Amino acid sequence: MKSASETNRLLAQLPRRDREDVLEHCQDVELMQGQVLAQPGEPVGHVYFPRTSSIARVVEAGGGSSLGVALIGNEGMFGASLLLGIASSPARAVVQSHGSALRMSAARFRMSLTEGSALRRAGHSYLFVLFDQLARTSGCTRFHLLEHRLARWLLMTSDRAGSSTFHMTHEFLAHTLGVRRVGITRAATDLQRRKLIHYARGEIVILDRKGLVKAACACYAADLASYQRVLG
Amino acid sequence: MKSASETNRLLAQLPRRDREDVLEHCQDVELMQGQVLAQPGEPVGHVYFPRTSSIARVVEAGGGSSLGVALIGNEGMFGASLLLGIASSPARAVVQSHGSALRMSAARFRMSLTEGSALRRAGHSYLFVLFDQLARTSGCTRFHLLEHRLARWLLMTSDRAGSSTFHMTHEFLAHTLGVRRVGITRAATDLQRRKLIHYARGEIVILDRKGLVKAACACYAADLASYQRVLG
DNA sequence: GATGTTCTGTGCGCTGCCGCGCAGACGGGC
DNA sequence: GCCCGTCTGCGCGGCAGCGCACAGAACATC
Repeated sequence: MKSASETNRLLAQLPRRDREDVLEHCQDVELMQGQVLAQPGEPVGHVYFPRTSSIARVVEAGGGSSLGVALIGNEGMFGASLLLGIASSPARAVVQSHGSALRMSAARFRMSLTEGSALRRAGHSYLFVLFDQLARTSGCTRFHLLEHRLARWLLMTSDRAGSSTFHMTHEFLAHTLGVRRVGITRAATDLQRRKLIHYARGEIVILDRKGLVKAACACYAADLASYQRVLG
Repeated sequence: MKSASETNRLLAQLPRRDREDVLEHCQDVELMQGQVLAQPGEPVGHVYFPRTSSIARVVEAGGGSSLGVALIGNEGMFGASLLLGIASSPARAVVQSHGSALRMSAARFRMSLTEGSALRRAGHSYLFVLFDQLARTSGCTRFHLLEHRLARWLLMTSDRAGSSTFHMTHEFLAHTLGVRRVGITRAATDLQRRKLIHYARGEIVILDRKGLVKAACACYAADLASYQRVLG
């Protein structure tokens, strides 16, 4: 039995029988940061239930610009669109922070989605949460200051990694927040100056979690509330 | 029998029996621009299948800012989140352009979603398309010039209204594109100068559809392709 | 035709972020 | 110990869109 912090919470919610049925067909894999799990339009070969890793959905907008629109960790799964009967991924899926995940073939996953199954119900609920997060992130990206968005994203990553320390360079963050690397440097420097975080060569440490929550936009809290309401 | 341009295409795709079963429980209603069909968090009382109207999903981001993240017209439906078993709306739903729609109670809609029903399959596919549109719009809002975004939105509205003429003030557009009214004035003036559109006191006419498509970002074409791939 | 409302258009200073170029700091490999 | 690749930091001009204030134009009402 894995410790609580290393469990996928979506699976943990399932009744024992359903959960064991899923686990039986999963392999434990290690995901590396930057690894691309799916490309837009291509068929999804596997679904993933992250444990300590996290996966970002990233859209491209031409001219080398990209933007992370959702972050998937131990609270959810990648490949939920299979629940809608569609095998292709709507966006690119990039491993955001390395760690472990449970992997299952798409075909096997579909077989587990029998009518009325707990997995299907949970998956549907999670899809709703994702939907909500996507919409919120749209507004967040449009209106909120980079520093607030950065704080939000760091908190989200930390929550999903189950740790206040993780590895992530400015360059990498810039791609998922849709800004220049220097923009991240600026914002991160400020957060560091205020003793909310510490980082050096990609190692990020959250020093003052509460302070960071205050520095983040309300979207962070809204995400948590949305998850809690539907899946808590 | 209504003319093709006044039919909801999602319903039109259903096998005859399924479609008639749905139509039997629908009322024909007229939606007025600006009308709010759902508030975030509140339970959804009815689902809508637009015919000549369109409905925008709008998120608020504090400080009076708002942003339209998806547009629903005769190609889809409002209330699709009921397919995920959740009765509440993730965002605000505002009638974007007036026109007719078919309305059905949420309770009745749920009853029609029997296992394996064509309505459910179509709904799931449409949810996927919406998902895709949401993600794309995020990137579009972040990176593309207002003028391109405006062109895209006008085309989307025109397609859903089934007409090259519709009513929409700068102020209203500003709210859904997440910019100042004056920003729309500027962009619209330019499109008009290039003889792509004409407008006066809220009456918008698309003069050169092909030219407007060129003036829009690739997101417009991508939306069409996405719909075609899944539901065409 | 006088009045109030709605809609559209213009000017001006401001700011958050961009693009680019460059430089310093750290660390691993040989 | 040295080199080279990675990561972080800074300066400068530029630009899209913002906030504000104001003005003209069309329409509705009476």
